[in-house]
Amino acid sequence: MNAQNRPLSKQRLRVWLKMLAAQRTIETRLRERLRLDHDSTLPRFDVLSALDRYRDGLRMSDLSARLKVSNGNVTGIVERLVSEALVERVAVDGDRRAMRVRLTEAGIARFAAMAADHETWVNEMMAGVSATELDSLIDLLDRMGEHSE
Amino acid sequence: MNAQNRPLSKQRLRVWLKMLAAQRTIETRLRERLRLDHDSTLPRFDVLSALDRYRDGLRMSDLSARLKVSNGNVTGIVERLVSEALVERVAVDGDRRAMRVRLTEAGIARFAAMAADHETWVNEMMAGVSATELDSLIDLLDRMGEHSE
DNA sequence: GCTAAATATTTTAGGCTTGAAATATCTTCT
DNA sequence: AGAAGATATTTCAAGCCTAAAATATTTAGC
Repeated sequence: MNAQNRPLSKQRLRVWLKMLAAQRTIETRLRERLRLDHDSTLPRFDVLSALDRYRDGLRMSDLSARLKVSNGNVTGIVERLVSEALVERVAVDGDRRAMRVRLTEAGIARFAAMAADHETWVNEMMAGVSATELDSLIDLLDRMGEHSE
Repeated sequence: MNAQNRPLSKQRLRVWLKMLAAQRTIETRLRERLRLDHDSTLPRFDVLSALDRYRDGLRMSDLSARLKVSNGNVTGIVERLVSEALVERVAVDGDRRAMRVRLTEAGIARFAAMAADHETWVNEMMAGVSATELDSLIDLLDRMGEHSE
């Protein structure tokens, strides 16, 4: 690491820490509202959200890949969602190892209500960011973490 | 929410989801390297990092405020760091409720090694982001989550 | 000085998360 | 067909995390 490079390196570190802080602030708020207004949690919302996009259902492994969390983790969250009757497990024919998980009717309705509020909350917290900034952010975020091999 | 506003709202949501994804990718990588190379974890690193900036130590409540995590959470992490002899608890005189936590000599050395690697890793993963972009990002992140009251 | 409210911290119960080991099933190769 | 390896999922142990209750101490108001 040369002298030229050092300030840039510190700057990147600073951005990373600020991202972390901003994220934590927003997540804390979302978690709280989800708990109070919908008696639910962020991880459950994330699973419901993925399943809402794929109404035919997803396999456990697809879910964990899509959410970037471990397999065992998804098992636990889905278990709770099943006990709340928001999702159901369906056998995959031709492969008795696999399980497809999909929203129930109740799950679809429940998610719709949560998603509407969620969008409002996120929107409020990002009110200070302009459309132009959003565009460049999208671009930038795609490049970030690229070299995490 | 009017028609004018709707695409912007969706765009904000999209940015939020992308931030989440980028963050998760980077954190996964940092967590893994910290575990393999330093036999430690991200939360412990965060606590050590805060204490490194305040060599006289911080109170438990200062720590949890600074890291934006709950009090009980900090109690547990500090407990493990104490058992690893990286930090120590000191009585605060004039207030027998409070505890000051600070790095030990071992903790200072250990953190220095971790921090150097950590900076390198973050730098690698953000290699694709220019200095100009970093500047505007800092500015933007300060505004984000502002309205989370 | 006493009491009530506030503050600092820990404890507790429950949920989230990971990495690794265990199970069950499928595929491939001989 | 049978064995070996790959794949899908669950289980497990340990740590992280939160909100709420409990404990201990300090401060403020009478």
